[in-house]
Amino acid sequence: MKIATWNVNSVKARLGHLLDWLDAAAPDVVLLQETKCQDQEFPRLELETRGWHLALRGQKTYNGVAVLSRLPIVEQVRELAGDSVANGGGDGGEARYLEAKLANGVRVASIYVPMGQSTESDRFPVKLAFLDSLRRRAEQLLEAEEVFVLGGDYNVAPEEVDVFDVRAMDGQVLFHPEERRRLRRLLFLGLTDAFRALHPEPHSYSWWDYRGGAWQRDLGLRIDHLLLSPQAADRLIASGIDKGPRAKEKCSDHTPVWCELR
DNA sequence: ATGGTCGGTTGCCGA
Repeated sequence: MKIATWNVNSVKARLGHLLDWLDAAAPDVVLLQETKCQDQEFPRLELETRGWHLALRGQKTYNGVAVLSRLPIVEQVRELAGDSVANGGGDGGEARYLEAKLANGVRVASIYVPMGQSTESDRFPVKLAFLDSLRRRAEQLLEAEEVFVLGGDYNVAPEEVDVFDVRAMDGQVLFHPEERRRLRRLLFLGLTDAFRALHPEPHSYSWWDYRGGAWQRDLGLRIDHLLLSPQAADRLIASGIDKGPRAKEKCSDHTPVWCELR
């Protein structure tokens, strides 16, 4: 079972690239972030006619997460419990969290962690709180001893090897010690970073800024992650970052990260 | 040298 995460930066602007990549990579589950459209605007028909089951948690203009699955989706959790930003009551909060349980019992979540703007911004503590809420949800899920995958755009590069320039990124948002600490606390519950577990090599990125020729100069960060429960990690047989979509015209600034579970 | 480049029912804001 191949599970991927991809921040597409607008599903409508990226529909062609998405459909091409689904054909080429043949994943079983895709976790999308920054779909940037309300559920009624989502290109449902194009995907459903190709055999995808959908779970959607969109909003107008900003954020938006989705799960595409080859298997039917039997259960959804549309909010991150206890989080001030992702849980606005009903669908009033920011669309940043969506869990789906698949017909084979595998649970996945598509997660879009607040970027945080800058470490001095009011949005930075919101980011830290979201990561804390995520940890509490992971603690709950771990009790059930299920196969689950918490995938998405975490907007945090975990280690020095995950950034293009440690000195340039020192203390900056996406690599600040406080957010890295929050991500580490999540991992130390017993989750496995699917890419890093199988790829010790440094400087493998999942995001490159549109600006300043960052892609051409390979000035990237690894901020998109698939975190596996112990029961999922036991089944991990492959993982990777597919840089192909980032090289195209009119591309997202993120590229897909995937893993394969036996 | 706080620049630069995307997308959104846009004319700035968030990334």
